[in-house]
Amino acid sequence: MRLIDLSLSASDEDRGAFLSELCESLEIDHACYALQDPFSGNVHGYATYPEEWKQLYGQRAYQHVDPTFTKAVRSVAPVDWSRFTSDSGFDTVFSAARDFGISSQGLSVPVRGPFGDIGLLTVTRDCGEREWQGLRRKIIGGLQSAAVNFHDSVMRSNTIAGLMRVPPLSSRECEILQWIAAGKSQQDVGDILSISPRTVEVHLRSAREKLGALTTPQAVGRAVRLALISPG
Amino acid sequence: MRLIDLSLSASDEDRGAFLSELCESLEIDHACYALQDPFSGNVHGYATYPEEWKQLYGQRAYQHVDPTFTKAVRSVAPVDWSRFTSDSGFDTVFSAARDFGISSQGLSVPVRGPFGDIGLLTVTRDCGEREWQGLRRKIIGGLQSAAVNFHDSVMRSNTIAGLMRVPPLSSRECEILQWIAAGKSQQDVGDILSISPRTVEVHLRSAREKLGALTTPQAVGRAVRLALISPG
DNA sequence: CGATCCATTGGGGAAATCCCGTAGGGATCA
DNA sequence: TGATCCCTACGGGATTTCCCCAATGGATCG
Repeated sequence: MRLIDLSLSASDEDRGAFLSELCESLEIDHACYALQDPFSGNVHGYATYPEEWKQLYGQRAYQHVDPTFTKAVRSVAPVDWSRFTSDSGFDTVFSAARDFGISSQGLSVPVRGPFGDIGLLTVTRDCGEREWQGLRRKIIGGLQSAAVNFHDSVMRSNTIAGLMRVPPLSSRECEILQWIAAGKSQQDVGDILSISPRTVEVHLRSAREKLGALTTPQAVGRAVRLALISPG
Repeated sequence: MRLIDLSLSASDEDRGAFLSELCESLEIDHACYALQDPFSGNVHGYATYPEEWKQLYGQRAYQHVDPTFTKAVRSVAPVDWSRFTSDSGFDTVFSAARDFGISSQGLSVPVRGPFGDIGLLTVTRDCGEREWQGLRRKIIGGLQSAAVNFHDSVMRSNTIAGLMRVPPLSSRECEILQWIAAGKSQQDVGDILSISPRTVEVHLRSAREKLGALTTPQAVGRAVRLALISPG
């Protein structure tokens, strides 16, 4: 069981190669990493799957029904796909996946970052159930480490940083947004900070603009998601 | 941000025992788990540290300066404490910790859940630097797994569930709150869902009440944090 | 030393939200 | 079969937010 240090190299090609090496060293068929960024909600990913399967997956928008994605992003611990055998979406996706030689036996490892970013490292292996149990136990620690390092590497990279850039709110804007998120009115915030409610409104407006929000509720939602503030 | 010793509650004795077993099986001196809940900001924890050290830590509110806590909760990957050698807070805390036989050589493993909950599993070991490097490499996978499972267990437990309970919004309330968080006005939402804007307002009101929010922005913030909705 | 950004305050008016009610139909459950 | 909750809808009025405008002092930066 070998682990490659990603902190040394961090380009996109290296990441694809890393997944391939992960498959070899951990004796698995396929590995896939998906990142759901909290700002756009888009999903970016790398996978060792056949190109045709990747395209089909995207065309049919399977990420909306695939429980190895939708359920796993809600989990804390790694999720074995055996949990999804009674899931209709699972059947839909993996009856199609079987045509591409992709097993319905796998594991999804979620990783969360401080900005609401969620990474998902999934691996599959076609083998007997008993063998799978043993393999899973053997590699789960390494998979956890690999998932965390991979996600960390992706989040530090420039390509993703551009997509998930956190708007630089001024300290005052942050402060006021924080109070608004705590359920205070603009008038209240003015009293709390000993400034005019007009000033509060101005800061709130510029915060909305910087966050690309049309309304204050939307701005609060985005700021919470981006970990700029925490709701009271 | 208060410190709460969870091991005092009788129902959680097995968790303290788990940490002790972790120490033995992974050949480490001490293990500590801390949970920062996103609502109160309070810190709940278990530790194998001497009782006197736990008390002193709480009395002096070290959780505000201790970089093994403050820095690690911002990290994705596990953090080796060697990174903190030039940190003033680190010196403050660990010059005091040394009196209790606690090494300044350790590792902090952060874990995040879908509700903004952050768990931190930290371990220490007093030994030579080379030996530490080897040990760390050997146990880091197991530590990751242990941290995730421990955090998952804590979050599922009743003691914490009471503190972080998720209010059951109706599907309609969720739907409307989702649109509001996407920057739509009540009028817009009424048009989108083909219902009266008055009805939208009613749902929004009951959503606020269920979330214990005084204003709509606060309700959106909380709903986002609770992963009931995702901001547009 | 200008340029730029930030924090601050203000007015006027349009728009939206919020709070106080009421009320019927449908689903679920003890 | 009542009880309870959800979804739907409406009104009036008070409150709040939002958007247009303009202005001053301070800090920072090239």
